[in-house]
Amino acid sequence: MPVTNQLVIEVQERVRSEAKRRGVRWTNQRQVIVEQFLLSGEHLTADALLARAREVDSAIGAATVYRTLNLLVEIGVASRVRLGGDSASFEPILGRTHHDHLICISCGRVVEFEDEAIEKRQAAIVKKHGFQIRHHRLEIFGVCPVCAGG
Amino acid sequence: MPVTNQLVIEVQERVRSEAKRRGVRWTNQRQVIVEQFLLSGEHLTADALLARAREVDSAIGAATVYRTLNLLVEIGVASRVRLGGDSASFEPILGRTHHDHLICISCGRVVEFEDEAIEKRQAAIVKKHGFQIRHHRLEIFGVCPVCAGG
DNA sequence: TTGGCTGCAAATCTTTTGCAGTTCG
DNA sequence: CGAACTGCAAAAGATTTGCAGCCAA
Repeated sequence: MPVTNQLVIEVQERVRSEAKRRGVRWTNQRQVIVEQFLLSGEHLTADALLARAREVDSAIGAATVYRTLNLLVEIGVASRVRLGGDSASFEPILGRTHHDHLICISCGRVVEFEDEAIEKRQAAIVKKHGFQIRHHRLEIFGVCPVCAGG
Repeated sequence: MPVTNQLVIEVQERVRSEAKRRGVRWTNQRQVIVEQFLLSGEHLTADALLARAREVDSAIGAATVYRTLNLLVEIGVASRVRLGGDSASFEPILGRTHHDHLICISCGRVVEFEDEAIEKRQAAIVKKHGFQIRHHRLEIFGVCPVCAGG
C-alpha cells in the first residue's frame, strides 16, 4: 500500500492548518517527524519513528516524538493501536478506510483487513446500548501460514 | 452476571490439575489469588486483584499476582484485555462464551457483549488469510448514554 | 531433600514531565 | 519580545527479574 507524495503533502497541509488554528507552532522537528510518519504509511512504534526521524535530524529527542504523536492523535490524523507487545503503535489515518489487524503470535507479522459486515454489526450493537461510537479496535491473534506451515 | 461457587470450584479444579500436569506447584498464595480472581467474575487489573487477595492474605506480593496471572493466561483460564488506560486487565474465562467490550471514554464504564455474526465473519477472514486463529479482542470506544445524555 | 515458589527491592521499559535554553510568530 | 517548543535527564507507572529464604511434593 504505497503512499503517494500527493497524499502526504495534502495531509501535511491539513495538519499544519489545524495546528495553526489551535495556536500550535510548526517547528522543524515536527515537520520531520510528521513527514516520516506519513511516508512510512504503516503502523510503527514511537521508537521506530524516532529512528526514522533521526536519520533526517539526528538531534531529535524521544520526548518530541511522543509529544508530536499525541498531537497527531488529538488532531485526528493518527491513531494509536495495540499490537501485542509492550509498546503502542501509531498509524496514519490518510484517505484510507478503517481497517483492523490480524497478528501472527509467532513472527509478529501484521496483516490489515477491512470488513464491511463487521463494521455494520458493530454499529448496530453500539446503537442497541445507546452509546455514541468514537472508534474501535479489532485485533485477531493467530499463527500465520508461514509459521504454521510444515 | 454472578459466578456460582460450583463453577468456581470446577475451574479451580481444572487449573489445579493443569498445574500439576505441568509440574507447577500449588501454593497457598496461588490458591488465594485464583480464588479471588474467579470469584470477582469481572475484568480487573493486577492491582485490583492484589488488593482483593491481600484482604485474605495481607502478605501477598505484587509480583506473585503478576506471576499467577501470567500462569493463568498460559493455561488458558484467563485472558488479558486492554481497556484503555495504561494497565492491562484480566478476566476469567469460565464457562462463559466469548465476549467483547464496549467502553465509555468518559466515565470508563465497560459493557460486555457477544455477537455471533461478528465471530463468524472473523473466522472467515482468518481463513482467507490462511491463519490459525487463537484469540481476538474487539473493543469499541464511545460515549455511554449517561455521559452523553443532557 | 530440593527445585519451584515467595516477597522484597532493584531493574526494565515505555511514556511523561520539569527545566533551562531556543525559536517561531 | 514572549509564549510555545526542544532535548535532556529525571520521574512515573506497570510489569519483570534477581536473590536469599521458604515450602510443597
